[in-house]
Amino acid sequence: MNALSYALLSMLFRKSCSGYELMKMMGVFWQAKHSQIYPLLAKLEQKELVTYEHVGQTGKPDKKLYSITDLGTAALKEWIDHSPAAVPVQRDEFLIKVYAIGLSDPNTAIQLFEERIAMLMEKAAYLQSQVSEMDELMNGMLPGMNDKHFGRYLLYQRRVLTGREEIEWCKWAMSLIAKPSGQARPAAEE
Amino acid sequence: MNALSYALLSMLFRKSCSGYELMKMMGVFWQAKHSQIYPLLAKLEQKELVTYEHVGQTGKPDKKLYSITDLGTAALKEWIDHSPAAVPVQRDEFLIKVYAIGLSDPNTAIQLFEERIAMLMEKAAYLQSQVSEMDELMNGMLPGMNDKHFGRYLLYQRRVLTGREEIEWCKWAMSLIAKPSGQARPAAEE
DNA sequence: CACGCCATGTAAAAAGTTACATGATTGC
DNA sequence: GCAATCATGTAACTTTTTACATGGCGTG
Repeated sequence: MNALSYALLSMLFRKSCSGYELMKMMGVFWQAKHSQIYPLLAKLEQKELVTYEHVGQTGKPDKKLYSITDLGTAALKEWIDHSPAAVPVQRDEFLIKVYAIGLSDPNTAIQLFEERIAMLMEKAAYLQSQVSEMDELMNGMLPGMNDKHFGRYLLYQRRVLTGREEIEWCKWAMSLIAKPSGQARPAAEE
Repeated sequence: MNALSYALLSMLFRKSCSGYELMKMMGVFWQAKHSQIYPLLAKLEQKELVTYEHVGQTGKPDKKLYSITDLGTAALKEWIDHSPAAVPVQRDEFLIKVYAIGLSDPNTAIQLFEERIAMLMEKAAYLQSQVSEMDELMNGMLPGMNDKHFGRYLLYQRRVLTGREEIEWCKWAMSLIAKPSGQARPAAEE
């Protein structure tokens, strides 16, 4: 049972989904490919942590609607409460480029950061639409822990925050690239 | 040539290092194991992107000091300036747990966040020591793009920022867990 | 008519982790 | 004496990515 297995169980705990839908939703965590998700779902089904039923659709291909079982829910809870947290991995090629940005000329460097900002803004727009959707469902109330949407709400809020913060950092970096070096550093805040 | 190859070149661009040293430094990006780094360095050497010389040491085992070649530097610059950015991957088991936090009782949930904060604070202390070291080297000046430490400075500042922000988010999440649900949401800022 | 979305799957290759291996030195 | 740090490597295994495969429906 690896992290991806628990990610699938975690999403199925909120609602029953097809493999395709789970693949799309995985974006909240990291982007797994369908070629990894479909075989894993089959394995989880063998272990009776999930079940599925065929759902016929008109105008679309049929799908398998997966649901978490009681056994699956118990396994998920056990993992959440009692397994030690693995070290998070952030594989980001952009940061490698930043580390050796001295190799580029200022114009190319600025362009790199501008493309990053564009990417972040696109993501932010999607996230905002998701958060707005949740807001509507809850009409003006902050969700509490008993709320079905609580975990998802926390996660999306976090993504919005980190996105905003990275845009600010990009702008700061760009200001340093544009300005001549050796400026006096302002006194540290706080 | 994968991302890890460029990460190694990027670090060697700043200064010549042993494989062991590169493994330690990889923490700025993500934590790669030595079993992956040593064979990769051998491959990069075959491609003549890096060279090494044996350095004898007293009281410590001998080491191979790797340096980037002109060919390596050219390859790195080409990649930075012209290769499209791959989608960043953030594999974080903690976030999976947060998504399904509704399964836990409030006390266990609070504990999960408290452990996360402890981990982040430990990281922050290390980062702060690194930033302080850089600050001393530059005594009171902000680095400019021509500076050898520039990229590294940008990255460490970013890590400090994201760490702080995540601690704030954890505290916010914990406050929602502790409070009864269904509170009126304050008006959005900005 | 080509492309993208929905929907599922398998096979091969690449990347990453864990375990096996060695060995001196320093601190508790 | 035992564990940690420095230092390098290989082998087995797991995880992830890329490519191969199929097929209807809607949009420009």
